[in-house]
Amino acid sequence: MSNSIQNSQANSSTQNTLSNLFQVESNPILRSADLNTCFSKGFSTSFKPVSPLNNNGSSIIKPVAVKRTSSQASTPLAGLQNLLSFSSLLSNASKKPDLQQATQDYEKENVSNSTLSYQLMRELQHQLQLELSQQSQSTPLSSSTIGNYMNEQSIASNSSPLFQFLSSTEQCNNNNQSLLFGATNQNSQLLNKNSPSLQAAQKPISEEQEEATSPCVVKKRKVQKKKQVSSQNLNEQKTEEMESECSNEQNRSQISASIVNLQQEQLEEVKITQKKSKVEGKKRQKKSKKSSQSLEEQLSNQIDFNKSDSQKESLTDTNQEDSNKKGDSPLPSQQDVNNQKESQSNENQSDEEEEDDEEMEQQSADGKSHKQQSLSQQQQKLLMQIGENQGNGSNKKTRICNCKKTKCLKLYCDCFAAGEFCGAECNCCECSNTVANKEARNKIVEGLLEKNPFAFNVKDIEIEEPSQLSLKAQKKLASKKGCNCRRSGCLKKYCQCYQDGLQCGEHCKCNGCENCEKPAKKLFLAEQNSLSLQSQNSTPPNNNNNTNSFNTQSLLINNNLSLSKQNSINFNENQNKQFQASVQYNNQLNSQQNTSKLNNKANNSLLFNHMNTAFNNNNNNNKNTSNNQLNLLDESAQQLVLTQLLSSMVAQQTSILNNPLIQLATLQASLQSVLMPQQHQQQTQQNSFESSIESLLLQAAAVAASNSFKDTSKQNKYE
DNA sequence: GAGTTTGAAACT
DNA sequence: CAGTTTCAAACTC
Repeated sequence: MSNSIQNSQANSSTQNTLSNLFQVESNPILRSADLNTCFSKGFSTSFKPVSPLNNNGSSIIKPVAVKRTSSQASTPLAGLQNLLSFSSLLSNASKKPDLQQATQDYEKENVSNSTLSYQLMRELQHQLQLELSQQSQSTPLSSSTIGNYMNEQSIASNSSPLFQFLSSTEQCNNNNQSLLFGATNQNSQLLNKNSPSLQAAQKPISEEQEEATSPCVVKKRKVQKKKQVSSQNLNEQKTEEMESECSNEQNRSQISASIVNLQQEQLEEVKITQKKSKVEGKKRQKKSKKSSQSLEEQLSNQIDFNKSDSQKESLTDTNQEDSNKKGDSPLPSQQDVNNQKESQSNENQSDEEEEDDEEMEQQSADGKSHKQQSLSQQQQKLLMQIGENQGNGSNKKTRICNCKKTKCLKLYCDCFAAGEFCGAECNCCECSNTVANKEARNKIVEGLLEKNPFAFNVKDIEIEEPSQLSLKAQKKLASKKGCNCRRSGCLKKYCQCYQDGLQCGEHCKCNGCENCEKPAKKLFLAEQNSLSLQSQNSTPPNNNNNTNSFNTQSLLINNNLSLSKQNSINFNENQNKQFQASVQYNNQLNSQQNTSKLNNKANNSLLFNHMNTAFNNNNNNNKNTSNNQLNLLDESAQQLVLTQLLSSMVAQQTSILNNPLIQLATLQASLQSVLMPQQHQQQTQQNSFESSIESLLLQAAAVAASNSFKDTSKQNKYE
């Protein structure tokens, strides 16, 4: 489809100006669910041009929901063609296009209601990729490579970093930053809220959700708050006994650490175990039956105990059990109870040992590898230990679920996921997570454990004070099961890492993560400061500086630029000059634009102006005023600007950090556009070697920069 | 308290 | 296995 679009008539005239002409008012990506709902309700999602907003000839397109009629264009391709025709309309207008008129004309053509689907949006993004890749004459990465990556990203993250970046770029020009500037998380939420298409899509859904008013839920919800309050009181009492539980945390961290190690070993063993999975499967079943039986006994005992006693009593017992089962010296007042339970746990241990012995015999008889034997033993022991923890957790019963549909037999249910039975405190409907339903429940548990042996594990180990854990333990816990947060910045309890009081780790795949010590924004500010200081003090750059990621980037680029431009100035000597030049230029632009209110972000806007100017120059082959503005910068100042460019990108879109291809492609395009707009045209065979060297150096610099930044940013999470 | 948002779990 | 849907908790108003 991208090919057909590429070859389309409209595209040929507008390809280079698409990004300049259009912005998307809000995060352009609609969830497919919303789209489906939209369509099912007889609406189409379209992108409607919204009339004019700036002097630069760019317009905003806005996602809207329109009533679908049979005569309207319904295919994505038709939608894009309509969009492109509008774009063409604008580009063919006079130097100062009357956007309002253009929009009206466009709407008269009845194309504003054309559908522009989610897929189409991706095509639009693809166009932007092509723009970029075509601007860079010596593209190190094939556009298809970038395109594939982009598509992958756009699907996964529901937004193309490049698209957002371009939008932000244009937005900076408009001095209208409130709309799109950094509209990744909070802003996009607000904008999405205001998106009519989303409203249209969401309303019908909410109307259909009437079950919340079912008497079962309503009654139980009323009771819920009271019980939550009481549990809070209980928690306060717990805090008095926290000291006695410190040992529990240590124990838990040990367990979780060993689980992590075990899991790593397991991953290595996957290939081997595939051959013997059948034999092992049978044994696991036997084992799991045994373990689940013993688990059941513990749990049911505890729950029965709970039900017979008041909450406060069960609470104190909980603590006693906790400290007891983990083999720590209990408080003197608890000794009696502990002794009894110690004997229980000892019995359990002896049972385990028996099981282990049996297992050993069976395995040796089957000729299994020794490592595998010990592994499954370990796993069983760990599962038992976890089971005990969960059992204790059930005693605490801090979890209160409100499940309506799952009968508390899926991992959606907090209680079930924690290996606990639901209690009287829960507000669930048709709960099957009960002692009475042991058998059915255990089958489900077994099934889940077979799919994922750690389905009930670390996630459900309560870390009372994770910050007290060693850094190593925190890392392991966080990396055990990384989060995939996209919108919450990992700063809300939606995020499992945050909920556990842990920093996000290397296993997390979150976007725009703020749950780490040096999130991108902070890092950027720090780097920006250090860069300014460097420039002002004319401090020679230190090539060996690996502690500061951004410095590393900048210096790499600067050094390579110096190398590539053989006649260029010594960067170190002229640093101060460069800085002053860039400041001068910034001031000029500031006065031209009367944008005093943007002082704080002036640097960024100006950098993006450079980017945009460069694009415009390349696209239009127009050596006009903007080109002259660019020439106000001497070469050295340009270098400084470019070094800052990368950091601006980092600050603008943290997602770009995770997207080195995008970073590289964009950077490369901008570098070439700004540095060599005329050189490229005059380039002969004689200097083609030079330029290829230059290009290679630039690539190397960008790759090294992005890699080093990536690595260091990961490291910084734990520093 | 109702409605919305979110991300994991479950499903296809 | 990737994409989509379902779900219940977390959150907002």
